[in-house]
Amino acid sequence: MKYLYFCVETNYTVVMPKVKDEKKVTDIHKAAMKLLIQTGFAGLKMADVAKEANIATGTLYIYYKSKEALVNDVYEHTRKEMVSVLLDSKNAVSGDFYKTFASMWLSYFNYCLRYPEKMIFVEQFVYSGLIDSTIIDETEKELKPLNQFIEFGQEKGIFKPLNVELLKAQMQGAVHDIIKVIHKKNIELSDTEILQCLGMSWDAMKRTF
Amino acid sequence: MKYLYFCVETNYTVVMPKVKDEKKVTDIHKAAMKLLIQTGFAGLKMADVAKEANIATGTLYIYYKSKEALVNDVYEHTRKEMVSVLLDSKNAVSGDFYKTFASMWLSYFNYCLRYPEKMIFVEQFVYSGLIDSTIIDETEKELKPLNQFIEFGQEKGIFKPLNVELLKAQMQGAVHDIIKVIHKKNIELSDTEILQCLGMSWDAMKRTF
Amino acid sequence: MKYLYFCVETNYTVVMPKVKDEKKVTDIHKAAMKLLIQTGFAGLKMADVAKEANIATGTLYIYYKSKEALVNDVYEHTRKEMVSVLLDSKNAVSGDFYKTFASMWLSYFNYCLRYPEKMIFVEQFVYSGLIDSTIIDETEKELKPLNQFIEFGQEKGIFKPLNVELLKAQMQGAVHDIIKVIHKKNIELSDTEILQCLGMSWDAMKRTF
Amino acid sequence: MKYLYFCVETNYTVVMPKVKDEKKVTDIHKAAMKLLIQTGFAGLKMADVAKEANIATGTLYIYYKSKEALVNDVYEHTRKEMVSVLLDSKNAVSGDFYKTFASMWLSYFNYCLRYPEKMIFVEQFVYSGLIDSTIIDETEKELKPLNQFIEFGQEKGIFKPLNVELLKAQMQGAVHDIIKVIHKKNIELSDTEILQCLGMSWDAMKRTF
DNA sequence: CATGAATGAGAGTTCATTCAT
DNA sequence: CATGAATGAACTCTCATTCAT
Repeated sequence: MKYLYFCVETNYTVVMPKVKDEKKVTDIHKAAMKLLIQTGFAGLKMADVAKEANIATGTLYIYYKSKEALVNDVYEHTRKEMVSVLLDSKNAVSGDFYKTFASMWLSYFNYCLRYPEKMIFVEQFVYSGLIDSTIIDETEKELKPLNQFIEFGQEKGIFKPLNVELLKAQMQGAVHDIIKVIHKKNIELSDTEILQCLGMSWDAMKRTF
Repeated sequence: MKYLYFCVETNYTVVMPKVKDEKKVTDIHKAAMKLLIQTGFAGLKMADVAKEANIATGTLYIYYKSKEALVNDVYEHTRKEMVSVLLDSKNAVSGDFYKTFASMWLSYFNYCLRYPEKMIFVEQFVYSGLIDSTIIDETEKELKPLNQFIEFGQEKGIFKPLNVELLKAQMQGAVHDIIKVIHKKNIELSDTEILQCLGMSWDAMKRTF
Repeated sequence: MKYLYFCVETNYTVVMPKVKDEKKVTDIHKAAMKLLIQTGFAGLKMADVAKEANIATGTLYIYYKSKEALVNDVYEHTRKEMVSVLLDSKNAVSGDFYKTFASMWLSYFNYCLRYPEKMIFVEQFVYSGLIDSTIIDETEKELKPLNQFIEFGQEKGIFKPLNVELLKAQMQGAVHDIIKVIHKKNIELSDTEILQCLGMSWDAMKRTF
Repeated sequence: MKYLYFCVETNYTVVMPKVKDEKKVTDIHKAAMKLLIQTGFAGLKMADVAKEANIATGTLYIYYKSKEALVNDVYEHTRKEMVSVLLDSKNAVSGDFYKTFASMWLSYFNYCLRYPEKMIFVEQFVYSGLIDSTIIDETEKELKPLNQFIEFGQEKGIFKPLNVELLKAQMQGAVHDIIKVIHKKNIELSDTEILQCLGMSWDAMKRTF
């Protein structure tokens, strides 16, 4: 292993043409995200992204063919992360529907609590007019397991028999706005309060008629 | 002398100098809103706003000293409208807490359903970094009656005993995302379905423990 | 007299078409001059001139067909004033060449001391590229008596036998820069010092070879 | 390893990134000066400067952050040149006060004769309202040797015992206006005439009382 | 691959001038 | 004549993108 690593290192540095630097991509992502939050789409300048990522402006265009492509990629990357958090297999508690729901909800809630910028960014971007339509379709596809889970709940008579999209929106919208208000007003949530928020989502979705 | 004065006065009144046109403000608002929805903040061009409002670019700057001022004013105006819809006195059904809640919720929901652009615009703008901080404080103040209503519900043991901000966020966030999904996927809601959405909000907030 | 004044007043206000208001011209001149000094040509805005003169922008264009025409007129007016100060018949002391020179020099110096803005304005305007060429010729013509005076001094062997334009420039240039330095550094000149400045000009022009 | 490092280093040095071009600064200066003379401050357009300097408008803003900064720098540069001409050590003729004065005066006069545009530009700019106040102070400081020279002449009883600023103004003002009249009227000066002008300045300053 | 100076189309804004009132 | 809102050409400045090094 050590030997191989060394070989690669030598190759990389001296002899072979340098391949696209994966670390740079990460740096650019971080930089772009940070500035996107601070300034919004309107204010994002490629020169600033480059400076924040400690590279030259020209270098940005080696990795992304345009500003739009860059922002789309940051979006795509962040969105994927959020989906994977939501659908993490660790959340699945076999045989216990409520526990699975709760685990999923808490995963998502805690992720948003920790990275509110990412959540806000993703939410805003959807309506920014900059998004690539193919990405929307993909999101749809990837979120199918969530739909199936909710439909399962409906079949079992646990969830309200409504259009699944409405149920999803109810859940996600509530989470998003709660995170936003927490973020905006610097509210500190105790574990109990988080569970109460979970309670609200559960009650909202639970069949009562 | 008096007579002469009167004549002059009359003349003066008839030949009145051109006055700033109130209709123009409305036209500009409409134009700006329309384009804001289509293009987002990044793409809003003053020249386009002017063209859409059928005035010259220079005229815009008679009414607003900058692009930022214009967008802020459109925001301010729209936000005020939304608050007034929510707190419309017609919604108050004396002696019936649920009916009052339902009426308020439906007013707001229907307004958002009818003008989803306005809702999306207001939501986005809060996190655009272009907003004037004084406006935020004012919103806070104007929404106090809503807080008092929710607190009243909590005192009566109807609503969950949580931080009021969390309850508000739960309700508004759900509404917003439901509207967004309806808008995005061109879903048609029947009256029954709207009432079911109201049901979700009510259940979410209703005390269950 | 009183009667006439009254008639005019009545006419003016009510019946007859208003003639161009002479006072307005003065107000505009004053306003334009004041701003010209403060901001230079680059910064002079017609709207500001109007505001300073307490009239509407449109009114300016009743009195002057363009910005250039206005500035030219202000220049023309001021220049005429300066020439008349220099060639005031009161300065002529018959039979005494030095006294006449001294009187002329002091008139001009004191005028510039009192209205440094006017002096600076006139000086700058000559090289602003905005000046009407006909005005230059006229200045030339009006200053002929000064030329004749200097030529007379040369014929009498009092002044140096140089190109008259050089002698004039020597005298005026010195006065202008002395005034400017006084103005810029807030220097207070005693009567003695003023006479010493006069002495410098006299010595410069006096034949010494 | 060392060898490889050396190779890389060499590569790096050969493929140097583009560096800010010193020649461009000169080109911009020349262009700006030329247009400044032709059009005055009012008419100077950045687009024209760029065209005249054979660069893109945007490039101007790499070198200067604003139009004002550009004009200030041109002024600063020209002013420095004028001061260095005046105080050129070659002018100092040890032990001969008159020769030193004459040499200095002629240097300055000939410089102004050759570059009347620069002289006019500097003179105008001082009263343009665009000048940076720090630059004025610096001029003051740099001209101290001239003050000391004049004061020396006063102590020796050669120059009139007047405020130094007045003497300086007398000398410079006369030079400036003589140059201006020569320029304006296309007068050709013989060497003799130049010396006669020098004579006027000397006589003006020489003690006679 | 990396750099960052150079580019120039295009954005926001100004302001001399006009014209309906 | 007087007004000042309206106009739009023209200006300054920005910034995504390119390209010589």
